[in-house]
Amino acid sequence: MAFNHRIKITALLRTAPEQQDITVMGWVRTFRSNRFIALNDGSTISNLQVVVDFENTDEALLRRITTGACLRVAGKLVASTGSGQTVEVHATQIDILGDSDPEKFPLQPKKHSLEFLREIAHLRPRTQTFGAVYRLRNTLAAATHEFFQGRGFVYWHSPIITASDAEGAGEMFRVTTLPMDGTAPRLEDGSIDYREDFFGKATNLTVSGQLEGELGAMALSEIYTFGPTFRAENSNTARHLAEFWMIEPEMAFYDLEDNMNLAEDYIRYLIEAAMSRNADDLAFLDQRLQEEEKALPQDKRSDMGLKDKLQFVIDNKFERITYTEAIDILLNSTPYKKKKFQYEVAWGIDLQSEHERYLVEKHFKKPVIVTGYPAAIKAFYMRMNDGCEPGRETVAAMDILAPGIGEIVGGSQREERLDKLLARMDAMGIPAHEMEWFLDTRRFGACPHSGFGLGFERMVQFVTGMTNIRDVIPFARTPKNCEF
RNA sequence: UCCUCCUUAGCUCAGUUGGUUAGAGCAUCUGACUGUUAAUCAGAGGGUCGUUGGUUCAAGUCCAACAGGGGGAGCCA
Repeated sequence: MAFNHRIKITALLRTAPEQQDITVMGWVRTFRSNRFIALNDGSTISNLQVVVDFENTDEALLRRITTGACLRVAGKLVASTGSGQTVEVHATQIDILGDSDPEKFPLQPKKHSLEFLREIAHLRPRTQTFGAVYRLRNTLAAATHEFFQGRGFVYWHSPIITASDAEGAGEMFRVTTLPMDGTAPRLEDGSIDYREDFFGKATNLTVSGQLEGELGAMALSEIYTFGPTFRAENSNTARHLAEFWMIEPEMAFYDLEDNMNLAEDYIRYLIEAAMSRNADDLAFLDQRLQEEEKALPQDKRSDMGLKDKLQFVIDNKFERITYTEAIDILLNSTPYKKKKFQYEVAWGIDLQSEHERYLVEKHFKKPVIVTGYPAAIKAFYMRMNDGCEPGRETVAAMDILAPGIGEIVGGSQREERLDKLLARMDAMGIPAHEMEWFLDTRRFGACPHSGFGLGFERMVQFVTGMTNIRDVIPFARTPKNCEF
């Protein structure tokens, strides 16, 4: 007989109690008064209250009902006489599927710090906070596919291993089967002979699927990638991971404005999905944030709760400004005039975190799309804007900046004109001869096209309100940390 | 990688100008109680004060290096 004939707790809690016989399975959160088990199976943030007739239950069994233990409970679904829940299960049979030694199980029915839970990332999904975060992460992933599939985009698998080191998005992890003990084959000049390596050349983990994505768009019109990305940057911040997930749509026949419209619609779709499907998870995270903020001084608290913030993003168009306008706003800002900015503000600089935060969190107080960055600070594949005054060349780039997160989307219209692209690669020292396959898209049937990359974990951060990116991915990979 | 702060019981933290046996709450264990909601009440156990070295009659406390973590920055999504 099959083992899994249970009802999930999320379904059970929406069932009218009629003394019906049910079976549930899950993990014990607390066991109160020798009578009340709070049972959770991860299907919802809510626990099921299981009531034990302890006077007629073997004492040895009762002792094994401890925080963390896994149970199968058969019983009757009844209306609860207590005040914390509407239904409960009166147990007729309890089986311990897995014991949990209370002396050793690190999770207790109390508040734990996120830092501590990070060290036990293998167990933190069993907490309310991380259960909610991971269910929301799932909703955003599913909604991503729905959104693009609904618009006829093709899910495109760009490679994880790449021989291209011209992507220019950061330090890369080397992929090799050559020995690391100094016995690897070498060329006459002493350098490693990668012709002997697995792929016959030096290879790395991808830092972006974009260039291969463009190849797909040049045939299938609209594609998106959704996969892991790897960057070997020594970044130790609350918004960087060495392994993260990125969604990269790439569209033929889109100019920059089409691109922005798509990105904005996509983000709004994700937020609506989260709010309609995970309302109770968001309510819990909202309340959790409010309690956390009570400990902060008044001026550090946010003016909006989590759900209000998300609703606000749905209801209001993103602000769209050019880079030049952004610089003007910064030059006229109070912190600039009071010399509060650590970094210089002038046309041509890259916007620093403090500048982005001022624009998004102080000036506009909503997501902002900045377009038309100076060509000198942006990637080679971005389309040069026509008619720029000399020395002020800009590209058709767009970054979406979100409150509390920073850059959540980076995109552009791509340079489809071969001569301009080659000139740009030459100026930036990108070896064109290694990228003939990419340049072929400009040689054979080029067209205006655009795309962007959205950092999935940053999106999860924005929706959940989690302030550290290490808390929105099950197992974070960061410099000096590859546990689990 | 840089700046800054932190590291004391399983967890969260207190520990005075360096001074005798390092404390609390929660958790755990024992007992009581039993319609609880992080149950309650009484009692008990639990510490190489991150590591190494130094200063000192004396170091949890001062100094240095290292390790780990937080916050901020750079790089970026």
